Amino acid sequence: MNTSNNVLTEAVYYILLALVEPLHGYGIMQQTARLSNGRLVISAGTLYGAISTLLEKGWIKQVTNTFESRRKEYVITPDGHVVLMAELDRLRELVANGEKIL
Amino acid sequence: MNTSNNVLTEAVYYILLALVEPLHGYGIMQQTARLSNGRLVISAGTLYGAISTLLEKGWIKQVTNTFESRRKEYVITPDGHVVLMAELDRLRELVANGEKIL
DNA sequence: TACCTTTGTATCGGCTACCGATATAACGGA
DNA sequence: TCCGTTATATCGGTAGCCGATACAAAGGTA
Repeated sequence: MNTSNNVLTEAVYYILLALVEPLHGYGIMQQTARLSNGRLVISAGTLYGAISTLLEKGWIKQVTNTFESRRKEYVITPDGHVVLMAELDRLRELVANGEKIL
Repeated sequence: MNTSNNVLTEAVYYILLALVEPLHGYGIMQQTARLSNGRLVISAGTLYGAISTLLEKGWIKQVTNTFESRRKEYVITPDGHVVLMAELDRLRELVANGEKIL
């Protein structure tokens, strides 16, 4: 499963976070930009590369959309959720250590 | 100066954090491992590569140590401090968004 | 109708960074 | 004498991000 011992990149973190609810690629880009107040705009190269990696790892899965459309929807898996929670813990550790020292 | 618009890697973040007080390379490794409760052990390749990059960027500088020794001590610069504070803000944003959604 | 912007997915090459392995060597203790 | 720790440094492999590029459908406007 390879859940622990993993540091997520910022892009992957936001992609997983966006996929807590089913969403398609382009929607992930917009959701990420919105959440980060426009700071992080995931490029297409990053996004679709990350999506295929995440599918291989089984952290997200494709949702079979009822209405045929250009869109491909994805959603986070239970494994992906575990990874995401572990990442949040890691980020909390970084913030705590930063606040302790600075 | 290239302070903003920068995402620090975990290794670089801990290196800068450790260099709030003067410290040498090997000491940074130990300090990082201690702060992260043994989770993050920066490898030698990462450490010395990052140190030379940080020197080039002017985010850290070498401290002229009084007593000749094998050790080379470094310390964070004002520029490095600005970068570090910006990174802490970014991490806080990630945690806040994670907690909002999860 | 014709044009433009937005939506939407996808690939490729270049660059950066982490890591493990490897090398070298001084120091201190058993 | 031997060995583990301290200490710095380089190299090759791998992974990920990004900008550029490509293609195309949908919607709005002149």
